[in-house]
Amino acid sequence: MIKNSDLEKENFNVWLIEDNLHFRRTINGLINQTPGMKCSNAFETCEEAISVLETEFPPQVILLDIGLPGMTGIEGIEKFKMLSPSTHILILTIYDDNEKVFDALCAGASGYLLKDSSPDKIIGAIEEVLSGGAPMSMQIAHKVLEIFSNLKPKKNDYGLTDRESEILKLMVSGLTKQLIADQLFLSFHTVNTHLKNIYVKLHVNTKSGAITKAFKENLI
Amino acid sequence: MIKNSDLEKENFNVWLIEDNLHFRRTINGLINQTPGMKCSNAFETCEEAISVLETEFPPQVILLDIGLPGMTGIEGIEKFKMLSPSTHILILTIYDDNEKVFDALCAGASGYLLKDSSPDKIIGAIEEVLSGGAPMSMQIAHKVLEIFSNLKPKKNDYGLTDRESEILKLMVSGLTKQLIADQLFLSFHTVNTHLKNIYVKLHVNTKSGAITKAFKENLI
DNA sequence: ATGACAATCGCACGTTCGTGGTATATTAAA
DNA sequence: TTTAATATACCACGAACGTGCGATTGTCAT
Repeated sequence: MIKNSDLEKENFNVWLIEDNLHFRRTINGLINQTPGMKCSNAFETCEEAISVLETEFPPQVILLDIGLPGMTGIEGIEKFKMLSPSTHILILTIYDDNEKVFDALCAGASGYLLKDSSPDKIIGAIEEVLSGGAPMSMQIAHKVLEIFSNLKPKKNDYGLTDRESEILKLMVSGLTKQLIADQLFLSFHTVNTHLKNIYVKLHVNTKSGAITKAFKENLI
Repeated sequence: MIKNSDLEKENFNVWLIEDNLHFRRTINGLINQTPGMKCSNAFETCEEAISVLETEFPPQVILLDIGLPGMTGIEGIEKFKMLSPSTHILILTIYDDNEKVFDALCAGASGYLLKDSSPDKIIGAIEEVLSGGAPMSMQIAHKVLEIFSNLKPKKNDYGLTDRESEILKLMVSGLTKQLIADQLFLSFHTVNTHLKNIYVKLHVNTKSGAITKAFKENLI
């Protein structure tokens, strides 16, 4: 292996995965024009990149599109992260919908840029990611916070009493009516009554339904 | 009300809540030196700001510290967002632990800066937030993505088959064994057998247990 | 071709659950 | 003081569940 020769030292290596030929060439050129950076590989699909990853050293950064033929970028992130956890993956795509953003970041992307970003921004983002940051386009950062604020849903209030909430928790934790009764030093019948009331308030009619609702609406 | 007089037009109004006198004066001066911005109020506590909010127009932006006497900044965010949903809240604090960041962003903050940010960064962040962005210090953005990638826990693999996962989903959605059978055009007995196998694989022995596990471990 | 696995189907028995009632004591609000 | 809400307790019956035993079929890799 004479891969990392003198010529390459201090050069950060970037791979590019992008199915659009024109865009691929543009970015490729952009990176190679930047001192200290090198785009050693540019692929059309994740599959190609993965096969090369078996024989070559992984790059510091992968610039990754999402809308790709075959394996999507999202799926790709997971593969790359498994094969080379230290490689930073920077999404560069046109998609700005919540789901794609959410999935990409959950999968382990280190940044998310939209394709309308200026060349400066793109190079700046690569540098930022290399120094431990998490570059995002303005709209994406905004979406991320939006996702966050929806994450903690305003506890839907079904008017459960304290006792009922307490029993719901124990129910979620997997206890039977009898065991809940034992735990709270109550009669089985009392727990039974509480459960009936909980079901009415949550509009369900099974333990399972109550548990599902408890999780979906953060009642736990 | 002659509040928004000619003098103020095109001036964005910023409030500052910060208990450290020195820092408060510094930031106050910084904002007022910036053309197009005005820091009309600087408070030591959220409580003071809230009381003033009852008589004055809310600002476009509130620069908010977290470590405050009395009501914490996190609690403050919720109050402010209730009283004036359109006001952007920009956290400016020394705290960079996951919990504070998570809570602040969940509560509806529009950005999160650390106090070691340069004056330029702070002013730039205010501008960014006003134009719909979500400014974050580099470390914070990184933490945010970190939180994201922990959000979707690596699907613990209990070796459920496709059929079993499918049935688990229906179970979570609240169906009884018989209804699951109907849905999938299977015999009741088949579903029963699948459930038995699911229970073994998930190490549970009730529907409720399976559902709880499905939620907690993201098997859905 | 043998074995491992997945998916399908069957029965029986005991346990737990869901639901229809009823009832009492305490507390807080009207 | 009456009313409403909460927490407590009891019973009975049918429905649903959990589990122990089977079984047949197809697929796929060794």
